[in-house]
Amino acid sequence: FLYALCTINNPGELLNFMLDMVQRGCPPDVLTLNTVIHGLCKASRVDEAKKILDDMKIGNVCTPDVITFSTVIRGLSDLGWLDEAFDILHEMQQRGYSPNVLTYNAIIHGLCKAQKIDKAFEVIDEMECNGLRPDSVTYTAIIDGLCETAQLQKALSFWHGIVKPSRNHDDFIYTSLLRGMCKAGEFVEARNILDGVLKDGFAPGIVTYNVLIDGACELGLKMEAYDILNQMRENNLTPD
RNA sequence: CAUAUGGUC
Repeated sequence: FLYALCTINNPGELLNFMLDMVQRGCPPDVLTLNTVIHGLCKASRVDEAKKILDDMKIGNVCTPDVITFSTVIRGLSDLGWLDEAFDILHEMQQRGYSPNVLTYNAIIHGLCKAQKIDKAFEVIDEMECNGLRPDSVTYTAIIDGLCETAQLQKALSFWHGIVKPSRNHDDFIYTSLLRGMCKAGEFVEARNILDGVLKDGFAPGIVTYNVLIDGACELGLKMEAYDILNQMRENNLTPD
């Protein structure tokens, strides 16, 4: 049943199905509602998602949990409605819910996409005050935001200063960084970073190589592109 | 391994 809800990425059907349940005297549980809310958010129908959340808060149905709030925050962030996202964040805190890393990451991601990097750093401070450590998802959002706002130097120092020492880096982070460097025309430097990552024993995935090949092509570095392709094969990756 | 967050296309 839940699988069905996930697969139907059709908000209308989703809502109908849920109403159907209610009418048959099957009150949806929090998991069900979270799934529905997620579906609504994905379809950018955050208003309706918020309505369900309101119902839950009033106590008409079951009680929302951290995931419920996080999901709505994500939906709002993705639409760039950051003020509203913060409203929900504060509200959940007032109600005694503790946002977790995923909650914060959702809002940080939204801030970075909106190029409000300073604000994003403030949120990181807040989460650290609450005893939460930023994880690799947090870092990816930040690096991505810095690159998109042409603050490559900051991205690099963030990488060297914070991310690498935290030993919390993965494919996503350095791929984001490498993409920013390619876009800035720093292909050679990007390769240096990649080599460093390889030396540290990390195995970049296909997307990492795709980004570099794309970067090389954009910069007219045909030989470099082939070179990367060969390196990919050496690492037992099949180009997609 | 029942629901929420990040990278290329």
